[in-house]
Amino acid sequence: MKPTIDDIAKKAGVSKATVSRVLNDKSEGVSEATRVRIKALIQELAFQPCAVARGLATGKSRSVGLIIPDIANPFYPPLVRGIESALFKRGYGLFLCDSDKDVGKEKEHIRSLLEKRVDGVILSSVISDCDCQLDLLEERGTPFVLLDRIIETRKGGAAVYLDNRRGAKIATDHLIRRGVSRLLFINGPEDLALSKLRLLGVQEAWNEGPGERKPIILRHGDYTATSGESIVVELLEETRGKPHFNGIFAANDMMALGALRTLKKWKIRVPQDVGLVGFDDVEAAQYVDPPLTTIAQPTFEMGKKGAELLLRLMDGEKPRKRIVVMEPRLVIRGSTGDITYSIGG
Amino acid sequence: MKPTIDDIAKKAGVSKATVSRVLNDKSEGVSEATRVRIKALIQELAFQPCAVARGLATGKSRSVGLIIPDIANPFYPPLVRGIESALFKRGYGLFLCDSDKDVGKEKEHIRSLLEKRVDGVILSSVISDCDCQLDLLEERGTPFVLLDRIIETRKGGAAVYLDNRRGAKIATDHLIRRGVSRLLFINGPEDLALSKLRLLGVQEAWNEGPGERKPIILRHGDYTATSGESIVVELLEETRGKPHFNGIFAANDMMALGALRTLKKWKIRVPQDVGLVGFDDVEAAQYVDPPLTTIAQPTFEMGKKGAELLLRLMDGEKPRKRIVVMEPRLVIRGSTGDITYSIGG
DNA sequence: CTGTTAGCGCATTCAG
DNA sequence: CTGAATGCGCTAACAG
Repeated sequence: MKPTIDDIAKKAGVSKATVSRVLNDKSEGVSEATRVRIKALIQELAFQPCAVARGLATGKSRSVGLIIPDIANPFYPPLVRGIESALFKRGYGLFLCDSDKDVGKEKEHIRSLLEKRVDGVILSSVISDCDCQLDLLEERGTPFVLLDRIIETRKGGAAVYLDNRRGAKIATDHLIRRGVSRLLFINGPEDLALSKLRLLGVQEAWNEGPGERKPIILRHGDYTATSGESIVVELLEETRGKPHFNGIFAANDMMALGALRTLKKWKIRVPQDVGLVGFDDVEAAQYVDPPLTTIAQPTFEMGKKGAELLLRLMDGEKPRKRIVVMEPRLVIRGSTGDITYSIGG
Repeated sequence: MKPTIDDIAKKAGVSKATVSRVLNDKSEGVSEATRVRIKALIQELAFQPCAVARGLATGKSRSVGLIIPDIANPFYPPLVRGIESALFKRGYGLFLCDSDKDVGKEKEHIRSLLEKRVDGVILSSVISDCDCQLDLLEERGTPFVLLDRIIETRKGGAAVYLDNRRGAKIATDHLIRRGVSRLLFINGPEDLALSKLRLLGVQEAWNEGPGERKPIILRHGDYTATSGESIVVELLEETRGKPHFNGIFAANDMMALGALRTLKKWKIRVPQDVGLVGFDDVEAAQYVDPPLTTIAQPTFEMGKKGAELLLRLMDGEKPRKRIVVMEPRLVIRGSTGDITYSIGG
């Protein structure tokens, strides 16, 4: 077996308390001479303090849990990266939990993380009103940060999310500027708080912008390319292939890509016949034809900020800004082309 | 604070040894009556055994570490998902470590995981001869599985990887069948064992196939789209925009997408002028224009198999099959079209 | 500056 | 079938 703190203490001819002191870099309480001697011994024997024993003694595990709905969704990897890098810098480990978009699994994961005595949790919940999950965390007194989720009912909750309403508004404004007068808005699941905010943004732009426009055609997808496809197919079939819209805004890129694929299949030109805007700016967006105009989220930054906020909370700080709102950015590409549609056409 | 095993024991009027027994489902040693009583109490008080204390007592942390070069690389998410799901089923936690393609960080991560006393490690190393990292693990006696990496020098190492040679051969065979006579092979970094195997596969196909072919043009990229771009740009500039190749095989999809983008920019038609095959089958591959023909890897399965192999090792088994080789699959899409090129053209 | 003494919360002997 | 005792490896008072 590997050496323990006792081995070091014996070899150095001191008590383990002293070794513990140099291990934890306690500035006072150890003479320079013994400190050096002990450090050398630690080096020599390649001694690694057991984090488990440490955790039991201190009540801190120096690890945090992250729960996300689906790591295979291209939105999350940069987020995870941001989190991991911030945590790693501070010496924290990251437990990754994939809830598979299943509230039940999500709860199980929280339970399991609590058992593991993580010092904090970052949660990107599947549903918006994740109250019962949060209750578990609060009972334990485990700090947590909500990521990419609006915190509605909680009083003092911490969260990092994008200004989704503004993102939706920017996207819609852009389409309006391009002359889109009949908009298909493919929103996310209806019950998500996020979806409601985006709808507000779309409506705001649509009602306030200059010019004349038909009522918005609103549909709900589930963030998969397939759902984007089937929504557009259904609409096109209803009108025998002649689209009753000349602009589409999809709540994420995957649905936009699905829509794009369908449009091409039906020989509807993008952007000439229909302008298309997505949301997220996933990697694929720049490689499709035409490249997809989209609303970029600073995902890496969001992850980083979320982790930093959590670190603060775990340090016992009471940061005044417990809600961090990130700004969306419009990335204009070919799918809204240089074309301006005839207004009211 | 949360209840401990002592609280349960006292309330139940038994010793904590008994509680421990029902906690661990020891079949013998507890009467059905007390067992039921204790279980009820556990439920009632929402008692969760502390995994940290458990770990210290048993020497097992019920967690494993995963080290990958870059979670933002679309190749990894499905892999991680496969790993996580297999581990979760067995009640293991997963520490995610992103080495950022940096050998130094990779070693740090291993050290840190060892401190955390993980029961096992899954490593997708940045470099091929990761001997010193593995030494650390072997010293500790921590089981590990190499993922997507060939294990060359180790005697009894465990690993899961794709038959890369075969994948490269299949891709090249396909291009040959399409009539490609002058091949540009954009390989990965030259020093990777993986790259060597792929080169072997390409050469095998190229030399053994029917018909006549020019020597392979070999270049090395770093798996980024940008590197794919610049390699093709350089080649095209050399020959004033007239490509001296009519087929490209890239060692991953990102480089293939970079190549595709460049070809389009130079008005070279895919697949009519140049056929293009990638590797990995990332999500974007099916959405680009033309959709990318590519070699699919069963990444989710690889992750799953890797985790299962590790679980076996951690259980103390000595599985005879410590090397799992997965089969590549050719996915034919538009980038190698229905076109057959004129041979020797 | 340093050693001694207690736990942290649980599993695991060994007696009873 | 059950309880008391011991230790996992380390930190944290408290003495000296």
